[in-house]
Amino acid sequence: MDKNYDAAAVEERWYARWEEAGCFAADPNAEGEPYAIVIPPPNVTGRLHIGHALNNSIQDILVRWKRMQGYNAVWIPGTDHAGIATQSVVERELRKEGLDRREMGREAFVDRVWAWKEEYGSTIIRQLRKMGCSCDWERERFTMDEGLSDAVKEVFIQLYDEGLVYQGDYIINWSPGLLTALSDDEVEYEEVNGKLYHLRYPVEGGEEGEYIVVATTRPETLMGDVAVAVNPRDSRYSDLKNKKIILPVIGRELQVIEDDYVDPEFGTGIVKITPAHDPNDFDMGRRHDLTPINVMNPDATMNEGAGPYAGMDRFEARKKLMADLEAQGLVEKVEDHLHKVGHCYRSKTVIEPRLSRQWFVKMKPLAEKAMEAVDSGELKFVPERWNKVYMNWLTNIRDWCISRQLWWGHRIPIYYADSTGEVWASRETPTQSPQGATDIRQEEDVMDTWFSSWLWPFSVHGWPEESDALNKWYPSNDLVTAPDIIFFWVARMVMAGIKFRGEIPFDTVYLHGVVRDKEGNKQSKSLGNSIDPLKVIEEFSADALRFSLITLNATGQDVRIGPNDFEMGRNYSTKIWNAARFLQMQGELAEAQGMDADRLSSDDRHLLLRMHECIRDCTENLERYRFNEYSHSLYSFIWNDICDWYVEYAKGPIHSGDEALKQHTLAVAHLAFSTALRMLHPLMPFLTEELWANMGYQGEAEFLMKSAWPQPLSQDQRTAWGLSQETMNFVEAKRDLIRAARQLRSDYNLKPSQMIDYIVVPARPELQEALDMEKASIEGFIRGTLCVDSAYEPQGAAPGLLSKSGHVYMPVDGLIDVEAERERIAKQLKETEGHIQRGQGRLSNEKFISKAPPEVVEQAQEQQRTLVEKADKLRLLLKSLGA
RNA sequence: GGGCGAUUAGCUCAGUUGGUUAGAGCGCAUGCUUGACAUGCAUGAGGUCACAGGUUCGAAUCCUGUAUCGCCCACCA
Repeated sequence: MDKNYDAAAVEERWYARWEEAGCFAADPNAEGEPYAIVIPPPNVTGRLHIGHALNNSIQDILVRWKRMQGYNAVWIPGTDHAGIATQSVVERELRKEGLDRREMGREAFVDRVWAWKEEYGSTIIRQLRKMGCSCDWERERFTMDEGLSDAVKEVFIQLYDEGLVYQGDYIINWSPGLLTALSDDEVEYEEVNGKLYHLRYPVEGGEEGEYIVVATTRPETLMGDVAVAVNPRDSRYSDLKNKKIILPVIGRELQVIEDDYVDPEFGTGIVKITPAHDPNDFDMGRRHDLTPINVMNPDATMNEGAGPYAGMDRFEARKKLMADLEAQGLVEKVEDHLHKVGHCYRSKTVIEPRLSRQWFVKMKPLAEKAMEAVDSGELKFVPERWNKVYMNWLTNIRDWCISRQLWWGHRIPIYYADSTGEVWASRETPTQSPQGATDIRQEEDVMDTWFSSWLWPFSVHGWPEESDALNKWYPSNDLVTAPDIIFFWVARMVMAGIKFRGEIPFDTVYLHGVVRDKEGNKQSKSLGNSIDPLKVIEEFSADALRFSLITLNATGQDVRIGPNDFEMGRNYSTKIWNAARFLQMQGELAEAQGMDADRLSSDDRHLLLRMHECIRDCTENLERYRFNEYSHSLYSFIWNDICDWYVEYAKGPIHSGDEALKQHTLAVAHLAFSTALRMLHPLMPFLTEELWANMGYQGEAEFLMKSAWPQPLSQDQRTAWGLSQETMNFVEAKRDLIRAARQLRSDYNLKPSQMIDYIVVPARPELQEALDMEKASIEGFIRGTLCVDSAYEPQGAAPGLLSKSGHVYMPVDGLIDVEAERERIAKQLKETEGHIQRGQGRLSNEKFISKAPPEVVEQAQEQQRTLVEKADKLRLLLKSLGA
């Protein structure tokens, strides 16, 4: 094995081998319980960012782990056609060439987008491979594939036939930047410092110069006013309804309506009603039978309805109008006003509520069953708190505006025959209408991108066709995503799954946090603070990227990460690589005789028991979606138990000259190490697979990724090997002795070459023999000899430390600073006395004795005895130092 | 206006159902080119667990309130 680990070469090589050997490909007819994950399909325009890296690391851990556990596991990859995003990208490209999609025509433009998709659309998919993602690429899907398009069509038509899809004139969120309608969820509200304009509307039929004052944040909609409204209980305006209000500029007569919606406390208590440009006004308009007047064009310039302002941009019109009103003395005042303004999530332009004809899905009937799924516990969120968010959204769900005025997307399968006035839905492109008309045209609008994504868990398997894959892997098991798409995607998938397959699409939704920078800002391209996962892979490795992301990210919490955090993963890889080199340098695995149960030393037993615990912890933590804890338990098992202690211990037996002992020890080491590699594989697939091959573990399984996930040791096995808590305690005590000896050396600045004759006075008589027997292994750690002597009384300069094994003395005349030593021990004594006092308080408390569980009391008593003993020894020691 | 999350070592964060002397990584200090590893080893310093009450034999952990930061939802013109 090379001295250095060449991650880049190893990662590329193994990914190719896995793919060639078909390791990722799943067969629905193969053995094993099904386990499936569908990827949250990234936008086809997307490039891998750090959030994807986290999201996909988690999915890959789950699917690799389940595969090793013997499940028939599949991870279905794919991309989303991302209507708005993709169309924008291609339009931008066209602009650079001086082209415009309107001039090209729809068909040519869509062809162009397809061409773009073929060329650039797989960027993110390539990047997922770099990360080591074990997706079944043969099953890769795209939301505009033929099959998925059929699913979309099928669903639309079914819903249309059931009356759950309808067309209507409503106020929708209009993006003037994209010239399309958006769903409510695609609007981002931002707090902005705006103005509240108080405008005077003349009153006719009253006194000369009489006016009312209305408050508005959007004066440019004034030309669309058709009424003013007051609260019926507002006594100030009870006689207003008999008067006529004159709309400034236009001179239109406005009626006065009364509506409970109006808040008398806000502004002047009078609201201008503009049904075509405000959702609340639209509702009121319907209640009072008012005809809306639209004063804007789709691009948010004013139309002819806006009179003198026609043709102006909405904000320019606002300025001009205010100046004109000011000149006419119609402005009461203008106040600063902090309020939320909706922005388009893609183009960032200010959303214009706009009255238009759109297609909607009735959501209430779908939502009810989706709520039941959580109520019954069938569907679980991790962390659980997201239940509430999900339920809250479904409870207040509104109809879903699914039509988009775009060209890139699933065109709505609705046809019109103008001569007969027919409107119908059709799976096939019709040549004539049901009544025989031939002047037919298809609806121009396409569907919201999410209208294909909500079918993803079953459309990927070819639905509406039945298939083995669909039957095997629907429903899937875990969905891994970020909380920001609970509404867009998760909830809608649940609804679609229940509606069209009769089963929820997954049983657990794991929601991970957002990746932020060290200052806590969300990482984003626009902030320029984003870490490029590919650069991390280049500089550190894919394994390091995965390790650091997972280890630093607590379940469901946001994670702050800086560029240096990936060193942790790199260092870990190096450490493991070197541990492997050490083992390999001791000879080929074939030479190892296998472990001999009769030869197990206390260190062997300790390691095996720690291995057992680690298997148990890793499995449990993965089951509970505690990926960071899974990583931490392995990290300390490998670094502390295997490297720091066992490998150091093993050097004794290895160099003892006893070949059988050496082989036995190596066998124990290999067992622990190979088990660790298995458990680490889902997190760091490349390094572990490389070592699996280098170490010659392939006899068990050609690919580590296809080997079995380890099982905790059975009780029988543990008994047979003598793995008990007593062994653990003894080894801990022994190591504490070693730590004490090392600390003494360190405190007195001894050179490594300085050999010392340590003396230990055993804490308990039975330790005398046990420690004596382990002298050799202890001496391997402490650079000196050890004498176990319960009769020893320190004389002269013999600093000592108390360990769990007993008092460790390091007699060194003339080498130490007695005063400093005295101080140190006095400090220790004081601490100990403090603990004793606290323990005393507890133990002398009647209620503690009577109410606390017996084992806790016993534990406290035991601890107290130890502390008292420790204090006594410290006093003795102090005395020996001449205090 | 509602809801949620966070507040623990200099920094980034763990801490399962309350139970020994609250942990990790990074950083810091000291000493080590020891035959796997300086991307390392050893040792150490560093915390009244945001604040105030409460429940309990016992609270970082449970309850109430307060403060600060962040996120989500909601039609206040």
